[in-house]
Amino acid sequence: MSSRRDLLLPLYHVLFVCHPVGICFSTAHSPGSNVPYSSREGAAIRIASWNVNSVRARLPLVLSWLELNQPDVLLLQELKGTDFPADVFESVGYQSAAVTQKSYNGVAVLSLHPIETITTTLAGDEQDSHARFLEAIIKGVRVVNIYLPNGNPIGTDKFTYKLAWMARLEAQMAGWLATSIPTVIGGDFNVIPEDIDCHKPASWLRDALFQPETRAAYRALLALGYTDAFRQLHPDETGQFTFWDYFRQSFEHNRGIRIDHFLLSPDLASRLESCTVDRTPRTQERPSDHTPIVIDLR
DNA sequence: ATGCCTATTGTGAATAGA
Repeated sequence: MSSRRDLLLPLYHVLFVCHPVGICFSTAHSPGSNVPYSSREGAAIRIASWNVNSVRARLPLVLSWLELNQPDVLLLQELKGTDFPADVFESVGYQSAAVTQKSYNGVAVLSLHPIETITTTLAGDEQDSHARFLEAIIKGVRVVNIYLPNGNPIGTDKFTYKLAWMARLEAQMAGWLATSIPTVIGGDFNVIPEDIDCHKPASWLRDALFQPETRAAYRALLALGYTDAFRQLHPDETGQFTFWDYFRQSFEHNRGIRIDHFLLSPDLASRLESCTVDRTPRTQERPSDHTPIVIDLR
């Protein structure tokens, strides 16, 4: 059987130019070219999230991962540049929306299905120009992609910004629960929720991702009524990380942290079938320091 | 291990990441 990857290789260098500080939309010409697995018919939907640490540097890995896993929706974080290769994703059946900025941040949503509505800013701070938020409606589900601020080092305005961003997110998430639209928030939360979500808690004690305020703010999101998809299905499992430092052979020793999450509104939590971390891309050449997390909803 | 790598910008070395 012929490989679609062979067709794609010549396209790797092609980049779609977006507005410098803007938003980029595209519609796939042939949305049926990637046919979802027959086991995922009807209302079933597979959503994945992956901090790629530069979409340009990771394009080959993302394309091969898409071909193998065929998610209905893929959320990308840390695009790291104004150019977004929408045409390349279009050529493999994914329409997209991206919010980008120079050098840093950047989030995008790829979808096999129509992306119905879009919001690109998190309410609560008109001065905030970071490209960290993207809200879409896909197949009747509100799909929110976030790249939550890192916040290091603690004791600086970066940490203040992180906590303020989390408070704004909490307000937004409370509002979504008051609507009739099932909602999933996925992405790089930059939060280590509990001790079991890192290899060695002691080594993260002074880190913004593990501060008591950070963890309390994350628990406040759950207290609204949202469910951490991974923990719902794997309440006591250790060693399931989504990020490993590039240095000190962190991945080889599985010294990582679980910071990429999916939070589900109650109506989606009851539809959750699986939530897995796919470590394969982290084993490949020139990987991101994060690896994808995938949920299947009935 | 307070940056051991990686990436962007831009063509040096600084900044950011987590």
